[in-house]
This record gives sequence, structure tokens and C-alpha cells, in this order.
Amino acid sequence: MKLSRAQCQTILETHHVKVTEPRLAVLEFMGTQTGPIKAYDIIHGLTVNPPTVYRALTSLTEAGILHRIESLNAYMFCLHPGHDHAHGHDHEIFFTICDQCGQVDEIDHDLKTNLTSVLKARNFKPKRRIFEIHGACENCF
Amino acid sequence: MKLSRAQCQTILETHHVKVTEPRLAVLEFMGTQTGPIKAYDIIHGLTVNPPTVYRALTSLTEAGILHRIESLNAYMFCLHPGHDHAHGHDHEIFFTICDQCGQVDEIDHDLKTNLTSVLKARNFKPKRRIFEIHGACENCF
DNA sequence: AATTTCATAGCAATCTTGTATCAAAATCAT
DNA sequence: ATGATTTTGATACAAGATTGCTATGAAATT
Repeated sequence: MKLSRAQCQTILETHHVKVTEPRLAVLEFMGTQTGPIKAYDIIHGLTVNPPTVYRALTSLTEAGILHRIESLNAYMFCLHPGHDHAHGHDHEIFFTICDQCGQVDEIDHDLKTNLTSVLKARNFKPKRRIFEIHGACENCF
Repeated sequence: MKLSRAQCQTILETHHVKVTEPRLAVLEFMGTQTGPIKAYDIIHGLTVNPPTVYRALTSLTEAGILHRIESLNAYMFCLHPGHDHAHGHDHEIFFTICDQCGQVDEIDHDLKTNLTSVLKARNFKPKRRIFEIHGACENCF
């Protein structure tokens, strides 16, 4: 999915992220790879220091340009850039992760429909599910 | 929730896990703590080597005695020990994680009911959701 | 134009988390 | 008992992430 510098810049601008060299470099690097990418792939690939990469990844993720896959310690391009990924809606983003080939898919799931049937329709055989919701509990809200 | 050696042994036996010293020690240590526990808390608490603890945690988790919380890199006792946590059923285990006080709750969620309403009923205010499903994709099944 | 402010960047060090390796011991099934 | 398998133990190391501090550069304030 090779991205030019100009394309990277456009991505940043449309997501209202300040355009900086590390962010451009990380975005560009990610465009050369396919599937989930680890922070240290970038650190080694670009020979930059860890904080530089982690800061870029954080801002790109917060902007919704990337997703962080917690169970892989890895990052992916968001495939549903138009959507609001915040909570409180009638849909939810799921990731399916093939443990064999490593492919990660992003599913925009309508909460009213049955997840099992969605997975079946995609011929994805689930083995392990990770459903974790961060927020504020009753006492701390 | 203090667990005696005998109780730890019973837990292992009822889950068909071989009873070994490291597993007993880790279980017992976890019984002295409350909430999610990190591997290095155990490593430091028991002054044992990392591989010993990670191996014990892996077997305890695989047996369904513990859960691993991916977004915290931490482990918790399973609060629904009677249930089948495998997939393909009409319920799903969710974790709610309070970012303020650190409390983690395990929700056994009936997939037919609306998750948002369940959270609302518990007065949990969600901020960030992590839904990741590992398995085998169409091509690799 | 000069100054303050604030987010970002660079660098080094450090901390946290998790694995690889390989040999010794324990366990189990003939 | 003997051989195969599993589990352990110890050392080392790799991978993942953060902290502290200084410096820079753009934007806001005077």
C-alpha cells in the first residue's frame, strides 16, 4: 500500500494531526509493510530511538489513523477511517487475528447482529477471545 | 482471598492440572493479592526466575484457573470457574477495567442482550474497547 | 520585533515484560 | 527398571515501553 510523502502528509492533515518528520516517517514506513507492524520493526527499520517511534505511534493511534492490537503489541492502519470509533454507538470494531498466517481483519460489527454468525459468514474459526473494556467504574466515574 | 496449600492443590486437581511446586506457589501467592497481578510482582514476591513464573501462569491460564488481561499484561483469578470459556456459545466473558482505581470485573455476558445496557446497569462508563478474536482464517482453517 | 509558551523532538538511560537455551530432575507408561 | 515425556532450574538475552532532560521551533502575547 506504498504511501508517498505527500499522501502521508494528507493523511495527517485530514486527521488534524500536526505534520512532523517522525510522524511522516513512521506512516511512510508502515505503508511499505503489510499487516500488523511492531514498534521495534520501525525502530530498527528507520534506526531511530524508541521514544521517537512510540510518540509517533501514540499520536497516530489517538488520531484514529492506526489501531493498536493489544494482543500482538502491534499496530495496523485503520481500515474504517470514516467511522467514529468512540463508544456509545450501535457498532463496534472487532479484530480477527489468524494465528497461523498472521492476517488481521477489522470487522465493523453491528451490535444488533450476532457475532458468531458474522464470524461464520467470514469462515473465521475463533479460538480465543479478548474482550476488555477500559473506563470508569461506578465509584470512580 | 487467602488460599491454603491444600486449597491450591484442590484447584489444580479439579482443573486437571498436574500439581507441581511452582504452580502451587504461584497460586498461593495470587491468593494473597487482590485484583490483577503482574508476572513480575510474582517473580519479585517469590524471588524465582522469570521462566518459572511464566510457565506456571501459562498452564494456570490454559486450564481456565486464571485469565490474562492483555491490555494490562496481568493475570486474575477466573471468577466464573464453572463456565466453559470456549467459543461457540451464547455467552461471552468481558472484562471491565477501571482506569482510575484499577478494579477489574468479569462480566459473563449473554450475547443476546445489549452490551451497552449491561454496562449502563453496572454504572460502568466505557472509554476504550478492545475486542480481538484469535483463531484461524478462511485460508488457514 | 522581542518574549513567553507549549508541543514536539533528540538522546541516553532505565525499566518492564517476556523468551531462548540447555542441562538436570521428576513423572509416566510400558 | 528403562526409555520417553514433561517439568524444572539457571543464565542470559530479546522485546517492549517509559523517564528525564535538553533543545528546538512554531504560535500566542506583549
